[in-house]
Amino acid sequence: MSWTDERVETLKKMWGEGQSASQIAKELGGVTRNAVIGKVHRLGLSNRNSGATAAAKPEAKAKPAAAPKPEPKPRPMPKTEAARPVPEPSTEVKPVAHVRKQIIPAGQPLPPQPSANEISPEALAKVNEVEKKSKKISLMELTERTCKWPVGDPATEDFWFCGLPVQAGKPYCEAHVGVAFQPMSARRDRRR
DNA sequence: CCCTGATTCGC
DNA sequence: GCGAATCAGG
Repeated sequence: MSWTDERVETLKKMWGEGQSASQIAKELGGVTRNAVIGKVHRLGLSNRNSGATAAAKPEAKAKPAAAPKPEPKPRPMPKTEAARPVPEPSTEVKPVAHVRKQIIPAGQPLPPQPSANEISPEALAKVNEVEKKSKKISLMELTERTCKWPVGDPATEDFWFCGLPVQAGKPYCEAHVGVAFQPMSARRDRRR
């Protein structure tokens, strides 16, 4: 498969929507997420925002080209044909001032309103569901990547751990994380 | 282990 | 230009 116009457009679109590289790759087909990421970079639309986790750590190895300059930041010049004295209006992109741009794809109706936050009914409902399909694992079966959310009464046979796969570093699965970490406003006025 | 994106480098 | 391999992180 090659990067046809259409495919590139799909890529741009999806990437712009915040889709992950793997999702895009799956959608396109015939390419891996690596290919997608590579293409994204070559297209120059890598950073979606400022909050990228890892975006700059050029050293540590495999790059002996240690420039004494702390800031080798060659901004891509818009190739102007002639030396036309056309002043660029405001193409300056200062590394400062970064307003968070919240992209809300049309298909995602979830505005997280952190107002009077109770535990969202959503989350609770989700937990209910999850408990249905939980793996019901025992204590000994708990691993680093199994949800450690206890279900039932420990004093009875009716007790197990969720056991669903956790996402990242968290002790619980996605659903249980939702209720495990209470907004703290909810538990606040729950005093006795 | 699952996932994410970033980077490198042979092709 | 491409993308697998690798790296770095959650």
